[in-house]
Amino acid sequence: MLMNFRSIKIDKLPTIRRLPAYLNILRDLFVKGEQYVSSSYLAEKMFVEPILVRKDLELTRVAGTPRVGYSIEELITSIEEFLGCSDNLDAVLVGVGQFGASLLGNRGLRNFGLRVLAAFDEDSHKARTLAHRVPFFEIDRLEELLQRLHVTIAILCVPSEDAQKITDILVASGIRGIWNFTSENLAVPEHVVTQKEDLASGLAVLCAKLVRNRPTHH
Amino acid sequence: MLMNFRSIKIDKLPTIRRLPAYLNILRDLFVKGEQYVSSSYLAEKMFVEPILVRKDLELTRVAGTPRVGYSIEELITSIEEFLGCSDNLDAVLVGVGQFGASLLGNRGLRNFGLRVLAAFDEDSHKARTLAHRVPFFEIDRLEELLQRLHVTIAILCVPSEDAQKITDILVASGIRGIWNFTSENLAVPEHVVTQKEDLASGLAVLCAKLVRNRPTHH
DNA sequence: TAGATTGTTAATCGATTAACAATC
DNA sequence: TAGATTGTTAATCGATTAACAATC
Repeated sequence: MLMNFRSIKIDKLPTIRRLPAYLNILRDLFVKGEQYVSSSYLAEKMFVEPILVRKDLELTRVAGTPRVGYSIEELITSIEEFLGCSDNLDAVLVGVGQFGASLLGNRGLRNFGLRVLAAFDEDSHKARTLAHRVPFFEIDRLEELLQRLHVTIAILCVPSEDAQKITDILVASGIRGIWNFTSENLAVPEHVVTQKEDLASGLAVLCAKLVRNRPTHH
Repeated sequence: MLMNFRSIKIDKLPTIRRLPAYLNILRDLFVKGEQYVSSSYLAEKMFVEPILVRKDLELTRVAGTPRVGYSIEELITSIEEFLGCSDNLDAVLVGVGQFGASLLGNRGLRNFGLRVLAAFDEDSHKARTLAHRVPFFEIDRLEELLQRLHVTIAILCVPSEDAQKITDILVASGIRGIWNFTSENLAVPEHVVTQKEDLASGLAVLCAKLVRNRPTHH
């Protein structure tokens, strides 16, 4: 029943990936009482070129003022809106292993507006959600409770073997987006999107940088 | 003393990011006793086009055979070698919060060859490393022990406020690569590389896909 | 006014995709 | 031989960078 579709193409993906980092910096400045920021300041913080910052900020449609910079408040609002921070970031967590549980306490994600309304796993992992005050349920009740919760996003942190089985349940229960921390490539119908995170790919990049940065290497 | 440098440019970064996923698939096939694999098979598993797979595999320098495909064993060996899986993946973990601790049990990373030789934090977090049998030390001893361990990689999972301070210690102790899970952009000298992971950027991409995949949206 | 910073337009660079010849 | 699959070469696409005019 479920088919594989090529994942949808997103325009300006690299820019979108950088937006949360801009948001962090901008919020810091806002808290400090700053009103305007230049592309060169943001560039220095982000370790990129100012022109790239200006191109990125184009996406927010906020117009800067020559000699002054960009309004920090406008940028924050616009980025938050663009990313949908405030709305639609209600999620459930499926799979409360040590990794899954750690997401519940992640400051970066909370700052971004992610709210985990419920966590599901076998009962033995219940304790892990207590500290974060997230309601815990047996995984058997996933389908039943999803019907009631009106949640769009599921964070998938189950063992890889169970990933597709749980995905099928999530899809059947009306989930629209799956944030996939398993090492499986999930098959989902067209109206559902997935985003796979792969820690090993980051490690691969680190290794590549290490090799290419060795003093003996050129 | 420490300066900011533009992060070094890595050739074929997207390909390098995909290599760990290829490796997973190839190892599965190897365990099943398969000997050859076609680009179209890998493409289907990876949700990409076969031509992209062939281009990616060019990097391994493994030659395929028309009508037959690529030798699975050769590909595995070559990718492992390319990524430096077997060697140089000894690391220390600094910051044993729930997230940091969860990395100790991550199967994907262990499959990739990452070995955490020691973990550092305040004593209250000692318990978290026990289950994973990783030696735990007070963070005061970081500098002293790094001199002895001959480790190239540090995994940084401390609170963002402490990130730069700990980084300076790591750099002074001879660390060559820092895998940065904090939300700080670290300043390091030229002979040290960093790789920053940002969970929020993955969530931003998921949100973008959700918005662009809404039935009402076009 | 002079000078700093934005924003536009064009150039470059690199990744992906396409077409098809080579090969087993 | 016929046909499937690799590998090469070229085309396309998109992201980054550069140059500089516009603007406050």
